[in-house]
Amino acid sequence: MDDSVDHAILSAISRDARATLSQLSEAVGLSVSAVQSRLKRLETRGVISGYRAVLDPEQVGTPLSAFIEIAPLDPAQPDNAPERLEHLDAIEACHSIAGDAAYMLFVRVPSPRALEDLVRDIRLAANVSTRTTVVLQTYYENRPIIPVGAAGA
Amino acid sequence: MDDSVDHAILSAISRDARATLSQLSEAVGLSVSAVQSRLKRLETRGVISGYRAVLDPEQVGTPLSAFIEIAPLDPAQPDNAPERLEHLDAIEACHSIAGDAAYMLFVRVPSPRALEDLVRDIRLAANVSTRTTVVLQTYYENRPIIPVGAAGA
DNA sequence: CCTGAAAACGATTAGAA
DNA sequence: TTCTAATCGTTTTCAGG
Repeated sequence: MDDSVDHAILSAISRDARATLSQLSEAVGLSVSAVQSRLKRLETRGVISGYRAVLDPEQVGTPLSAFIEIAPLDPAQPDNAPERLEHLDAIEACHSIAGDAAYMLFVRVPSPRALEDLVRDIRLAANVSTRTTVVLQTYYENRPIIPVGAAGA
Repeated sequence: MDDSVDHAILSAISRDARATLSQLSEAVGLSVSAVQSRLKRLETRGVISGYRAVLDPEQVGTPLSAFIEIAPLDPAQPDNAPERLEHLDAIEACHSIAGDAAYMLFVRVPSPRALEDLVRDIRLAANVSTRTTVVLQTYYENRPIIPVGAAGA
């Protein structure tokens, strides 16, 4: 169902999502149509959930990033923080975590001032306390994934 | 030099990196060639640093993710942890941070056992202590960026 | 599930405003 | 920087193994 060829396709398209089918077909040694149907299948099954351009945060106006851990102020209230925060575009990721806090957010903002405002918005929107860790420098992120053992349906 | 059209292109291609030039041209209301030269310029300037397929971690064999904060055991030693960890494919991101620790890593692994091994590898490779926060659930990540004010050259 | 070929479509280039 | 138009390459579809 799903073998080293799919693995090779995933690896190639992880590195360059705009690769043409003919480029992929060269890379994996199969005909263009074979690659096309495999790619379509990977998309349908949700193995590939989308394609993103990676933008330079500096040039795009959000040079400052931070991790924000949040914990509910009132443990009795319904814990739907992810929903309540979804409208805040500055939040790039939201994970629930094991540890002191309940959630870990990753955010990008234009300035320290914008971070201050964002933290306030988060507190108000989700009724939580926050613990912010500012990122000083990003050495790498979004590294192309080298799938381990792509599983079938 | 760089206006709302570039902004629209970035927004569109952030959501679907495989969009064709004609799709983009429809989206922004410019001819295909105009979009093409703008896109090329955005790539050349590094505003767009690459294109990635987003894969489903579950289906790709790395269902477990975690944040790992690391701090040097010997503050006197040269602090080149990012280099010393770069070969570990499980590490998806590496940031230096302000706070208790020196660096924040984000990692993806197949299993708790693999996480155990990875943490050991990190300690050995970088001579650091670690503090691991396991991710229980990911509500969202890799959200398409809505650039704030794409800056020119 | 694969290949290969024809037709449709998209990308690229050149020339002009 | 933009457009149009011709050329070239890619994607899609389908017949066949």
